[in-house]
Amino acid sequence: MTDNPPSGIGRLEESGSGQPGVAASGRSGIGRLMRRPEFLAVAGARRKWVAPGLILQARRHDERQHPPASGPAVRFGLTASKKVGNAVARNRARRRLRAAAMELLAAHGTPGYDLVLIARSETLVRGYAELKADLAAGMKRLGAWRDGAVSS
RNA sequence: CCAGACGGCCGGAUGGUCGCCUUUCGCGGUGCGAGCCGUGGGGGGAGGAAAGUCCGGGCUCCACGGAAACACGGUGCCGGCUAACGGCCGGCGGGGGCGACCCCAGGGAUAGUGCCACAGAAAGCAAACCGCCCGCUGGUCCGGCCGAUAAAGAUCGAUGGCCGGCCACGGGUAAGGGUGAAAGGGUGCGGUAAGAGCGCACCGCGUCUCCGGUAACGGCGACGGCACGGUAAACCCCACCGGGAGCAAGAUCGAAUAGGGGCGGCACGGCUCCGGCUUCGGCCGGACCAGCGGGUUUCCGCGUCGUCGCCCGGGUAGGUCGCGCGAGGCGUCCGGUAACGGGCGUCCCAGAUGAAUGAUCAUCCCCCGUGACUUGGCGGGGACAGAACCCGGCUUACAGGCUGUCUGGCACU
Repeated sequence: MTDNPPSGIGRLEESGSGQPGVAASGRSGIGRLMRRPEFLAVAGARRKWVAPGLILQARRHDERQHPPASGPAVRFGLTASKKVGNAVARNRARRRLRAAAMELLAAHGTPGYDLVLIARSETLVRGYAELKADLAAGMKRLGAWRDGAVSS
């Protein structure tokens, strides 16, 4: 649909270099991972952080994984398996993780990363502040943390 | 007031901050345009079970001559309601409860076949283990009495008679005992050798007439005389219902890549020969020579691949539709005991797809604990559970609460 002749396929080597390009790209939105291959790609990166409230997986964009050039800079996905509980419990865990992720990624998300948040049974009862702290620690550990909270 | 029976309803509330899905209306930018991007406002956004996926439908595709039949599956008192149902309502029959009320897989056992364990004499066609009764039957048996053989007494033995017992045999009986879930009706009186529907009364059962009821069924009466045991949730018979699969149904658009077909351009040797077709322009197939590539000659391969552009068709990822105006909600009136039906008014009210409907904070409400001792404080908790095409039911789960009708008690007037 959007593939116009001009840009065509010249594409995206640029994103490899990254950081300065962020401002250049102009798009700093937060996107969601929707498809199974995207989740598998993040899991395949083998960069994982386990916290009481959640498990965090991260993956940098690179040449082979080609997010749409015009797409959001940071993307995340949510997973809650049956170990968490019944459907009500899974939904609640997902929603809490999503709320925390939206809050932190807007301020501290490093462009060029895909993150996957996996719910645990502890996700349901952990305090919200602690949950955010778990996520922040994981992001720092995996290098997806950005300090200056200057979003446009 | 206490205890209980049956229904109906709710299923945390309010407010900040930050967000999501959908719909609609503006503004700005961009584009020829459909639209896209940004931004702002309004509307809507999980359940009574959304669950289990157990029935019944709508809808879609497949199959099929309308259909019928067999097999298989389901349902099963009667009447009504409903689009339909295994659902609901109202009755009937049976069982339970002082009662309100509750429970019931409730067609057919003279259509047929099978089965009835253990126990017991015997389990379906009648029979008889113990017992009771009768006997012009029998006994080397026991007791009593009489009389004789030998005159009296005693004892023993033989023989005969009478009575009784016991045993056997023959017959009568099914009252009683005993076994069992069930034993050929039950209770009472009469009757009898003992007994027995043998006779009688009542109950039960069966048949018939009449009456009430749409019907299931109920009632009165007469007759029969025990003949028809139970099990159909064993097969079976009868009546009725059912074509199959399911929104991952189905429809539609369709990228990249690979591949198929067609047209055109570029490129592309022959006054040669043979065969076929011809609209006589040529076209197709083959041979030969020339050519190109490899290679030292012989020789081998190519001889049209290619390339560019456009079009057609299949199909994958993916997108869109299906998809919410409906057996719809609410209110009211009318008919009906009710389920339900009808009229009028009014409303538009979730549509996600790694899946929106939320996160967080505060206050209040309700429980529990604690220290306190009657404001308040501190800590913890608030069920079952998340739409996935839709609708009608059933079943199962559920903290707490509100409310109506009725029943049985107690107290008071």
